[in-house]
Amino acid sequence: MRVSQPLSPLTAHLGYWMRLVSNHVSHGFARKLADRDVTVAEWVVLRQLYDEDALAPSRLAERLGMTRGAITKLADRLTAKALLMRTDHPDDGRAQTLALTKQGRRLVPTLAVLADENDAAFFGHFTPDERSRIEQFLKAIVDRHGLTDVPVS
Amino acid sequence: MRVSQPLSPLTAHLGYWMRLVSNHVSHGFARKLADRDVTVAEWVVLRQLYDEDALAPSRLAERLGMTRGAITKLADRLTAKALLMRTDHPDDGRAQTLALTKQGRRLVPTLAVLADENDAAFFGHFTPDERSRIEQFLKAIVDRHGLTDVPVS
DNA sequence: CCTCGTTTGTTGACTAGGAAACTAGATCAT
DNA sequence: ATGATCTAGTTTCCTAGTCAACAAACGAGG
Repeated sequence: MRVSQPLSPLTAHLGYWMRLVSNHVSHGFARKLADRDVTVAEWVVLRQLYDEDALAPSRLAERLGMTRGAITKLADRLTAKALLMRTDHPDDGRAQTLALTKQGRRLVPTLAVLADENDAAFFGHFTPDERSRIEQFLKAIVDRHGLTDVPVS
Repeated sequence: MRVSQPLSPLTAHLGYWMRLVSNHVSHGFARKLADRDVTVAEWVVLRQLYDEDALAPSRLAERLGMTRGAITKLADRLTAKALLMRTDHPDDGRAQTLALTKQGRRLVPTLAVLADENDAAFFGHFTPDERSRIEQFLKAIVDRHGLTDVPVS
């Protein structure tokens, strides 16, 4: 005879609901980006370089919480699409610097529209007050745990 | 001369903060599970079968929003670890049914403790009132978009 | 100098999943 | 009965990451 004690259900955890919603927000965005042949990780890199203008791969890796190996491959893909350029550092023979191409720079604003739309689709029905409360909750966790990387997946 | 209009920052989106927090909650949990040689997806399957007792792979796939191919491989891994058993359906030659082994069943409660701890680590500092408000927000989105799958990644 | 340790980016082996083709078995319509 | 269609699970190929080993270049101490 087996008696299994009942456990608190998966749904008892806030993490469960967060992950559920977050996954759908991300996948929704990923689907929109896919029309433009861009992944979420690629979008984050593009958006980052739009502001930064030029950045070393290793800095980018820290920023996004990814390995340098992943950045190498990401950069490969983006240069293959002619959205990004590698330049060797003039003084340091090891280092490179990544920057958007003209096309890359031109693409970012249109993708930003998709990002705005996606966020609105999921959070737009909340009042501004509710939205800022949610943001407070989330930022409280971010602060408390010292989370700094830009989420990519 | 290039004039690039400033865009709303990544951080303007609630989706950004959700993904940041959610990723860390998941990865935190994944790290705890890794000590027991279990992945998050495996945990979800184990937990699901703990309640269900037996389930067809295809039902599981629907439940978790994964492909049947992924379930095949997941089940392979779990049977290799002797946590799960496949049984052929007596009447239907195509069908199987998945169930936990004794060891699998024994493992789930200890993993459930990890899940509880992880959730507490990230959300425990909120008051019960705040927590239920967060849950309301999240469930509102879930309802509005009809999200039903158990999030795995 | 020159050597030792460090940093930079790349590579190869591996993992977990998706998409779609595939096999085998069931069901259904004649 | 039997051919067509559908369903269940598997397999193959692909993608996008990690991890760890690596080569090249730098920098600091003797």
